[in-house]
Amino acid sequence: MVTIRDVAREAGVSVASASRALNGHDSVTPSTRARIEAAAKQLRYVPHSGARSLTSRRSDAIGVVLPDLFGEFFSELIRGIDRVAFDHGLQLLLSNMHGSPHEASHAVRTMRGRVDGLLVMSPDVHRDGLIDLLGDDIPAVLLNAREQSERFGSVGIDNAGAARVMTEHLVECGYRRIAFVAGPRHNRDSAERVAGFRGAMAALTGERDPIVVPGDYSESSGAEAARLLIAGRVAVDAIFCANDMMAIGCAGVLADAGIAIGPTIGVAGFDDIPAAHYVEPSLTTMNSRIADMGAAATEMLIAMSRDGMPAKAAAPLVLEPQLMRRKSTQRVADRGPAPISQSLSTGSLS
Amino acid sequence: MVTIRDVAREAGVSVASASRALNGHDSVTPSTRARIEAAAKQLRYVPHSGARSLTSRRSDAIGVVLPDLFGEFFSELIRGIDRVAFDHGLQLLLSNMHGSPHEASHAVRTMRGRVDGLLVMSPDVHRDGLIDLLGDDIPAVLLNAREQSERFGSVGIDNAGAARVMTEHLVECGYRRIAFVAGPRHNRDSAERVAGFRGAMAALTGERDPIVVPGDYSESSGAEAARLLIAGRVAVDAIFCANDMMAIGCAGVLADAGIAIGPTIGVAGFDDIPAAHYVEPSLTTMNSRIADMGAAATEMLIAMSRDGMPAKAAAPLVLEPQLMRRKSTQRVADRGPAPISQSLSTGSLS
DNA sequence: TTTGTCGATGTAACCGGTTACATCGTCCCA
DNA sequence: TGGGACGATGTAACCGGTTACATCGACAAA
Repeated sequence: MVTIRDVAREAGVSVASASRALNGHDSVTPSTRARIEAAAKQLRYVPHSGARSLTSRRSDAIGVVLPDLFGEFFSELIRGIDRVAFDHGLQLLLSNMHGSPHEASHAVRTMRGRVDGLLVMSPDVHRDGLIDLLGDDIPAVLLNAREQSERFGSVGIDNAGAARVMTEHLVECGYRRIAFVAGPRHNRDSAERVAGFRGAMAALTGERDPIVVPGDYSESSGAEAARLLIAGRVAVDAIFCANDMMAIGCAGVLADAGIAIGPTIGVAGFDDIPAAHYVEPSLTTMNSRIADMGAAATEMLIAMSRDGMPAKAAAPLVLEPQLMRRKSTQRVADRGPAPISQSLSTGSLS
Repeated sequence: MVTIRDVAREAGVSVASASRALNGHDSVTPSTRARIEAAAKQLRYVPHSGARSLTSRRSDAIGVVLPDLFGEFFSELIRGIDRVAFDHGLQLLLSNMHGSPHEASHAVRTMRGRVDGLLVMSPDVHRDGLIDLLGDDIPAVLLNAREQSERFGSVGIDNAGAARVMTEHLVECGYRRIAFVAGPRHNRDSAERVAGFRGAMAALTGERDPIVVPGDYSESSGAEAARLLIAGRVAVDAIFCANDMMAIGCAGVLADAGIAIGPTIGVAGFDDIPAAHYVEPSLTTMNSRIADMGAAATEMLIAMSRDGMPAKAAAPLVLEPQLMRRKSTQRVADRGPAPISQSLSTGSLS
């Protein structure tokens, strides 16, 4: 392994000069700089970032701690984080806490000294004991955690507001008897969505106690909810699910039962995962702007560490999801795009 | 920032003893060990991993360099990598080279000293100049790159074999005039899939020059290919696309044209992205076992670094994708699952 | 009692960088 | 011509750990 001392020896200078030249300081003669750079290139010198971060107090990396790596949500989030981090020349150190508080604390511990800041998404920072672990010496931004601390930044989405928007949309479409399929019992996102739904129903239809069916965010629990409603002969004309996967499961069961999705029963989801586009009929849902959330959180983290320590958190940021109107809440079926060309039904194919 | 010296002072011992106690060495009296651990806990000591890696020559992290962070493929790959890395207590340092050789080399450089090994997925290691950058001092495994070097490990999937399997499936289903929609021109995966398809067609149907339509892996290019075939009144009874997104675009256009997918024209994809499940009709495709690939590559990397340096690469590993039979290649339409219960069509809903 | 052994603990060098401070040479001005 | 200023370069301390080696004390054997 070639070190900066090797480079200095090769170039016939001291390590200090080598360091200065390689870091672009200006108090180096052009000629010695050239000699040093030539030596570095010839020896294929690459600085050891661990050693560098020891003195410079910076690692140019940020840590990302996630509860799990569930597919599309995860990749969208990372995409947003990467967009900003990349622009600032930051590396991403990823950690999956697998939903376990113990793993979470392990993850945070092992990140000390290798990251300049932390992006943490934890279902429950308090319960997980993370709040103590995240010392004052490193800035942190919490994702999707309603947390009122000045020690941390916080970025989340307005679940209640978004649920209200969707409920308004359903009512506007003419649906009145709307049921909600909730997520896991202790999930805060789900609870907020339920609350937003309830509030909007009371305000818009006067219904103070709308039907709320339990679920767990899985496709099968959405299907189960639909079966439950069907078997119970519950009078509903729309089903609003706390996430898209449940909506897809729900719609599948309804379709199998011969119920027209849209005209007879409206179905809505939440998150706007890619599959929402592709199901038939396409699913009306709220776009959670996951990538934007990741990007905004990263911006906030960078701003915090720039302001010096102890970092003072910026005001919590709350993003508003966007309504994506699609076919699953269209009362009048439209026939989709007109045939592309006259040659379509010529039968020349096959 | 509390260091091990603070802990040592607090416990009234030397730094050496503190280090030994905290690392579980056995030459420490139970009582002093207890004192040290108490002091560490009280001071909330967390070791500085950068400093540690400087002497111990290990960072307990692996670097992952990807050409891009495209949605589902990416998250599947990471999931597989994480599974194995987590079991071995390794962190993941992620880098997106955004398809640029310059970024790629930057990524590899900044990873030196912070990772024990590298997982690199690069469209073309040679063109990108990565081959020189990946020194002998750090083990590396290349993903999906046909590379015959003993310096690196390599894990990929058998594109040609998988295309052959799919072609056989189509022929078995009774399709004869099969067209292929290719991926980007210089994409090796796509080229291998085309080759596998051609070989199988020659062997199974005697067709030496089957139709191959150009595409670029995007949904719209799949749609374009379908329009081309329709407009040209080309006689085909099945379309095999080099990836799922194109197959979905393709199927969309066919469906809009009133063509029954499955009975009239079979459609097949490649990759088995989640959406392949959800489109209607569901898409027959090859499951690329992306997560398995990530896991296998990580296993290989760990094995390489355990064997000591200079690492000798294990034999290249080639995974066989699996055929996923779904409705888009079913000649006889089946009606899906029977209605769930008798209450389905009672009309009590809505 | 002396000596040797062994286990617990301490001292200090080292990992590979960065940087405060010292040093040296040059040039300018009195 | 001498002294001060300044710019280029070198020396060495330091960042926070780990660990080889030294030291120390207790205990057993001679």
